[in-house]
Amino acid sequence: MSHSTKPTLLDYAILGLIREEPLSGYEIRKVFETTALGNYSSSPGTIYPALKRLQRLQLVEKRVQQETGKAKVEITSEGREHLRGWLLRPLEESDIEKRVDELLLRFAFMAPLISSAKQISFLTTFRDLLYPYITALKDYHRRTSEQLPASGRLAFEHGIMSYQATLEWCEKALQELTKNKSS
Amino acid sequence: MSHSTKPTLLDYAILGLIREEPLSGYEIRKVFETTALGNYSSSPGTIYPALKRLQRLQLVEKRVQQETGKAKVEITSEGREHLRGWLLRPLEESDIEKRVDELLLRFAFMAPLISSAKQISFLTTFRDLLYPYITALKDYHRRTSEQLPASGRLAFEHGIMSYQATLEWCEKALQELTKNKSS
DNA sequence: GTCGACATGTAAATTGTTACATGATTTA
DNA sequence: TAAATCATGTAACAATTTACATGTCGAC
Repeated sequence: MSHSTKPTLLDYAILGLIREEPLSGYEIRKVFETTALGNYSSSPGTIYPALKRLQRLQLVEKRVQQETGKAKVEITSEGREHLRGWLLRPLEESDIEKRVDELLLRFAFMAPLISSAKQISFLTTFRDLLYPYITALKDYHRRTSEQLPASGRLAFEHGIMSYQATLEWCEKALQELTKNKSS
Repeated sequence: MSHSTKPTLLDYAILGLIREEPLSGYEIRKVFETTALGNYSSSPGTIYPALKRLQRLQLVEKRVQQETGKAKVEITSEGREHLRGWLLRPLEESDIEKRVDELLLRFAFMAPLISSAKQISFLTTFRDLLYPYITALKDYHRRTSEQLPASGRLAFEHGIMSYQATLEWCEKALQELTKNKSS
């Protein structure tokens, strides 16, 4: 196969963004430049090839809007399905180690598409995977910190604290979601 | 220029690692596979080209150790200088937004090379840059959270909490360093 | 009428991933 | 002696960054 078949994280960010409403390439760039999605690149050399990729995968299509007469990128029904599948993909241990960013991006896009029960189960699994992972990190720290120079040890402790912050965020988000569910 | 002149983050991770003692390519891979530096790739297709790059930049060289008779990668004096320059590079605002990982890697390698006074000033600047950045994030949150779906808002709050954890880590690390300095 | 924002792209270079290839050495 | 580990690489491909190219449109 000469072409990739799997969207990148950036592709999903675009997909989740235009799910709400069709946007032009330029508008997508501006969103990535100015909003909370700003950790993704907004440069033309990133966005336009990504849009091509998504078109090739038939997850989006370019269509002239009847109201405005301007060409915008729309999500296809296949794109919607794919996005939904990505949002609902079961969590794995390896996601915790390497892809927390992806989990957060997935969660960010869940609200209008996924039931609040499923959002809660996502967070519950997230938390349940984080807990033993943090324990293992602390274990590793206990075993190896004596061999490390002070700054190395401290830097490692930053890693632990980051994961702990994510865990606390999970708990907090769970509280909010369960509260709103019962109200 | 056909070849890059600037080392990548991975290059610096290798440089900081072999500063202590020369290692073979394979040993470097194992360290990246099994230790706290494990967030960097350990695959041969990453490490060996990186070593080539570092050799081309004359920051490392391959030398047969007289004791063992085995070839290991050593840091050159130019490499030491370059590493030191990287560690001491002044912090910028853009580092906070996009390159916290790099700052942490830099700090991790400081202990044996950089005076504790300079480590403290690194952390102080880090903290002083984090503080207004977090304030700006909270401001942005206050202004825009009403327009976001619940999960989007929560995901953004994770970002804030992450930075806050980094800030708390700064304070904690500063306390430890200043305590040890006076003892 | 010119400056800045709107708008869409391409090209080159770089980096990293995955998979493959190859051979030596150690261990069960 | 067979399997695992040590050890070093290359090739194909994918993705991103930076820089360039080009043209429209509205405001001042």
